[in-house]
Amino acid sequence: MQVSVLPADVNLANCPSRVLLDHVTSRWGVLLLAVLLDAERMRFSALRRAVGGISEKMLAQTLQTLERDGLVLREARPVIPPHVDYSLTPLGREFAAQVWELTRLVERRLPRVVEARERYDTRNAEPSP
Amino acid sequence: MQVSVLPADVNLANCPSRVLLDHVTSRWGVLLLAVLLDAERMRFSALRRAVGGISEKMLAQTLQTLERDGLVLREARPVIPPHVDYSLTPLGREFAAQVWELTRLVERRLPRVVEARERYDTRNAEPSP
DNA sequence: CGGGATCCTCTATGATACTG
DNA sequence: CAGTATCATAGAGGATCCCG
Repeated sequence: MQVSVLPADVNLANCPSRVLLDHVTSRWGVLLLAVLLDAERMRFSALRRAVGGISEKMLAQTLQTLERDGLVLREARPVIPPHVDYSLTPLGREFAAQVWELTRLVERRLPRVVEARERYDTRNAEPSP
Repeated sequence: MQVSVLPADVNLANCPSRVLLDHVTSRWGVLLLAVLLDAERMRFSALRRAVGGISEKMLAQTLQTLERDGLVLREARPVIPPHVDYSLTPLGREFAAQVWELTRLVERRLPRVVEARERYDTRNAEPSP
């Protein structure tokens, strides 16, 4: 997550907006936002089960990134064993909703994309030897 | 227990929807869709200049991925030197528009995110030794 | 239970050179 | 001009162990 200040890197790919976009569209960011949008609040291990396949490291790391960006609220209750709740901030809900719209479009159009891929693969198939 | 709103195959990070989502939100995919949404049609080298900082390899690779998904139309005119035009398909325009909406939200809320980061970093600053 | 610290693997991306 | 092929590398992500 490096923010370059080099003049040579003045391109669209490394601007601050792009970094934030990467956070909310990252492999696990998308899924965490979706789960939290639906669930209001959830504990660490519940999130892990809900997302499925995410490692503890990536869950902690992604949650920290989203918390730092102000999209996720972390509430730790000082009890033993620890109890930590995660939820979306109002700002986070805005992003989650927008990402969710994109996700829905993806699902809605997936059949057409699959067809397109089949046509592409057929057209570009290796000529029979 | 499954989260109700989420279709079953969205819970996995490697489901087909997720692959398509990765394509349209990839580092260069977002930028190419944005540029093509604005330009209608563009040549390979024009795209390279418009995006800025992308290597030939990644440009070719990303364009091929989007073409295979049916989002980008590639038209090669058999002349010398080669002349190839890229444009969005109607399907591609749907995705580009949706991704663009997300990009606009990111830019609109970036100041708040930056503030949130500063608050986070201040709060979590190392205590003076 | 909710992480941190380490180590390690693999993938995305870049640099460079070549070609029809 | 519009790519392809090859090699190299940073960093994302996973596995494992540990701790309050």
